[in-house]
Amino acid sequence: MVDKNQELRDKGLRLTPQRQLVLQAVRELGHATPEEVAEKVRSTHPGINLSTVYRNLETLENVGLVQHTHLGHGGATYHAAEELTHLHLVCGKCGSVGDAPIETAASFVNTLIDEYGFKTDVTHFAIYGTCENCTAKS
Amino acid sequence: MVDKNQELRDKGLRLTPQRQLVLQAVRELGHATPEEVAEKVRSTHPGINLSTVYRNLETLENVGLVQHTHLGHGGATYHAAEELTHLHLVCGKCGSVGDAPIETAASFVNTLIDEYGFKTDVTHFAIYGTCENCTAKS
DNA sequence: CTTTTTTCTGCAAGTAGTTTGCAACTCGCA
DNA sequence: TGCGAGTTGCAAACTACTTGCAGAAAAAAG
Ligand SMILES: [Mn+2]
Ligand SMILES: [Mn+2]
Ligand SMILES: [Zn+2]
Ligand SMILES: [Zn+2]
Repeated sequence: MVDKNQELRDKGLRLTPQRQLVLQAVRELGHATPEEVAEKVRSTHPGINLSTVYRNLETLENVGLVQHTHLGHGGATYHAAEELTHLHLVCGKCGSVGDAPIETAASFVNTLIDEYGFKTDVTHFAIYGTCENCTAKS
Repeated sequence: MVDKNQELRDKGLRLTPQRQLVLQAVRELGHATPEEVAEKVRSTHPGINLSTVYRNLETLENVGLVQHTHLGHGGATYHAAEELTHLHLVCGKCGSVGDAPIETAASFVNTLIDEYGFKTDVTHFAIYGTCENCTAKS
């Protein structure tokens, strides 16, 4: 546990219970909205304020421990940084979120670098479309 | 101008001045947020309400005359449907929005269909990353 | 035309998600 | 142990968008 404390301290952050809980919640939840993170944290520590969750998500993102992604029209969802190794395939019809390895986009990403000098982060926005199921139904 | 009227009537919509103005504004503006559309419309017709703009954008989208795209963390932006022929390359550092032809993504899109049965709409969300300029500066 | 039906508009209020100011607190360090 | 900067809770503010409703105005019917 000294190690785990170090992880945050090494980034120049104070080790508050709230901060540790937010980070832990993000790691356990996979994709989670700030609201969901708050709910998770509160299941064991009821007093924690939603604005504290927002502020910590931002802080943790600034030091690179978490990252946000946009899966839909609404708010962002948060991931532990280590975990961001897949694309999100969001179906506009049914709302399902599928995964695909980032390598799927590798040559597309390379083309954008070569032709536009543009370095894509394919995980930041979802890949939007229609899933197999919904295509079949229509 | 009878033609232009038909365009909306053919879709089963009433021809109100507000609706025509919203459509015209979207066509003239390229990417525009609902707020920007409202501003444009009001420059010639001050009384028009923001909720009327929202409702008309939705209606026009339902009949396929306009479409929305997510360029950033905030709200959606609207395009005339005919015009949606390019990807948006959004730079997270400077906020610039570059364009690239949709064909750039063609083989990526095909891979997703083949391997996941997922039909991508590459224009719905922006392609997020870092532009050439910002990469150079850092 | 005029009447009737139906859709649409403006307005005001409401909601969802997120941010901010501030006083009190507490973590890390001397 | 005590200090100061960083952090928290709380309330209020804010942004983007939606909704209910009553009156206005298109289009359809007569
Ligand atoms: Mn959308
Ligand atoms: Mn973002
Ligand atoms: Zn689906
Ligand atoms: Zn840039």
